Amino acid sequence: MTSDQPTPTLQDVATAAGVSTATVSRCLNFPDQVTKRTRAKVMQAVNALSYSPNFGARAMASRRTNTIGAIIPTMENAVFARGLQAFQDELHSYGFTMLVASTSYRADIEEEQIRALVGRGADALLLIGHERSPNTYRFLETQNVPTLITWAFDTSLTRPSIGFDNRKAMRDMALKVIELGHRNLAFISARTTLNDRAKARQSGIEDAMAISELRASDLHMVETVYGIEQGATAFEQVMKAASQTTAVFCGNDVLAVGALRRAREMGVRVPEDVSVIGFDDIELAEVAYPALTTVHVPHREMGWRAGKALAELVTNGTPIEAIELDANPVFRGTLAPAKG
Amino acid sequence: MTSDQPTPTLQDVATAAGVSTATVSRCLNFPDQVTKRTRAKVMQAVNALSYSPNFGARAMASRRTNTIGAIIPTMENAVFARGLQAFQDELHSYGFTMLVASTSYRADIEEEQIRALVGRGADALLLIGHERSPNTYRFLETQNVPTLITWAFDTSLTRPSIGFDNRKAMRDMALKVIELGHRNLAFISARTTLNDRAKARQSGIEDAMAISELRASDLHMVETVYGIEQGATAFEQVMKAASQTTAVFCGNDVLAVGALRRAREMGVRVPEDVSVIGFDDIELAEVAYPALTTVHVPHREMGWRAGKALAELVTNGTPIEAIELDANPVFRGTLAPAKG
DNA sequence: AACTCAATTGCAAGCGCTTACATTTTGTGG
DNA sequence: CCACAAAATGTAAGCGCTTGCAATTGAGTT
Repeated sequence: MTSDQPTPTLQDVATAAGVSTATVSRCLNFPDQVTKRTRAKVMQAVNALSYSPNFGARAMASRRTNTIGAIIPTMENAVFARGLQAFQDELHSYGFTMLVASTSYRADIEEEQIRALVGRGADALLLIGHERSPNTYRFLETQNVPTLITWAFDTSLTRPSIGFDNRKAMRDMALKVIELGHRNLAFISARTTLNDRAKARQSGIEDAMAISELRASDLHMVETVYGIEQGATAFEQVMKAASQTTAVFCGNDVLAVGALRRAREMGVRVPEDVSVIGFDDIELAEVAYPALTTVHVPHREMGWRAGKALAELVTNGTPIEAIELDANPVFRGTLAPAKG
Repeated sequence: MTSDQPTPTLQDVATAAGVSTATVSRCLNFPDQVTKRTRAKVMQAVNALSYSPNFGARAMASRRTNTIGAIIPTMENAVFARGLQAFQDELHSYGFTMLVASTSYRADIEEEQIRALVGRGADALLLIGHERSPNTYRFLETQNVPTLITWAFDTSLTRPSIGFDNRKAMRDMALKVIELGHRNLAFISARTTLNDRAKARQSGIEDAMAISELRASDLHMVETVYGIEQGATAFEQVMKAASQTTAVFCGNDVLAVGALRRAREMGVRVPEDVSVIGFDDIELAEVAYPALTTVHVPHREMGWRAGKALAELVTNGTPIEAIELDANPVFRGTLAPAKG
């Protein structure tokens, strides 16, 4: 499989074209610093050899990688996909390459991935959410890799973010739900350890309850890991442990879709008996039946703005400006006034 | 933002620990070639400096990157996500890192991404489907980067694949559909240019028609780009242009879900009036209403087997063994006997 | 034809790391 | 306590590329 002809190097091209390596390098990187004639010769050699520059060497010599890393919790569901695609497209238009890594929502893996991407020379990093170990932040500091946080927005922290206020968004949604007469609320949450978004969403519901003179402590919480099946199980738990519940909030659409499914299986009618509310507004939400009431997240805008900010930071040193975007409730079929 | 203390190098660690760079290198790569005492000293220096090795330099010096690239058409939908996650997990267990890039189903971008990943030193590549320009294959050849094809299976080609036979899978599905009395069939296909999967799926339906003594040329084809909305539009076109259609095959679940939605909007009942069939069996399929009849693809197994094969090829030189997996019809709510 | 001066090109020094090979240290048995 | 092999460490030569600086080239002038 592995033949022995070594892959061609700059040197090979130079020899083939009868010029120095410097000229080839310039021809590739700054074409107009080179005569038309030389350029032709060099390009011909490049093609003849199918030469492709060695990225590591280039990065090392030039101390620039034109690479920006993105570390997301998961690739499994489309949650981050749309935003990431927009991020990548924007970066691409600036001539940057995106490197993605996923962490399965685990802090240790995240740290490992951060190191991996930094070691690979990422000029900057895109991270999801603010909360992580001080150690990780210290590392980023000493390596002095600029980072941008997304999927959250919090100016009280030093690190810039381009995202939305999870707490406020969920509060707004919860207020609407309470307005519809719901008093017995439950919340199926994703794991909250080192996940500020999950915590913020919970706080949002509690805020709304407090405002509406309900006792925040009455919120029936179930914490579970990510997944449709887990959402289903959690829903069943909720209905068993707190059968008077009329509105089930879910930390994200995936859990909500699971809840929906189990409701159907259990003969619980949505939204007649119980309302179900998601968060994220991914494709799943629209396709589910009944279509899911959820909090719409501006995936694409978040993605491209983040891409733009990072690209400009790296190329021109333009400091990142924190941007708060809106995340608004979208009302679809799974929400109805409380019965009775 | 960018402070001026340069990031620490191997040399810095060596100095701090009072040893040579060679020792630090060995300590990091082959810990047991080094005294416990030295190791302690070095590790302490490493931590104190938050040192992280420069990947490019390492790759260049050792001619190994421990990186395997995967190039997929899109990250937007979960189509490739699950398989990719499994691929990544498997690679990770072998100590490899995965690099992903997406092409938006465009051949030119694919070629660009292949070059990018190869330039980054990917030890091997995972590609989707067999069909691509000879030029691309030539490049892979001269760079001598081993590649594995997935999401397809075809032993008639030289390049090894671990996947399933799209044509056969779709044929089996179509036979069942025809068996249920459907005679007027339509196919909403993804773009077929440089997409052997799409073509194979079409051929599969045609095979089934031929077997069942229908005229393959009667299959009403609509070709469109990827997306729920596009699926919806295509469905409408089909119903207008060939209103007697009773079964609409879709090239993938995303299109099918779009078709489903438009059917509802148009007042066409699924499956009473028209049956809808997808392909891929991604989460969307299960969540859709009615749940989608589709061809189940063994995402996870394909992913981990590919990961294993590539990892073993790179580490031990074990040649890749082509593996054909099964992709079977899954019958859910959107398929019913033809009416009348 | 001699002379500027700017545009091209070549030279060579690294970038941060690994790894043969050489050297030193350590541990062992006599 | 010494000789000697084995283990640990150090030395230094690159890996393939970029880039500051010097040398060369070739117009354009006088």
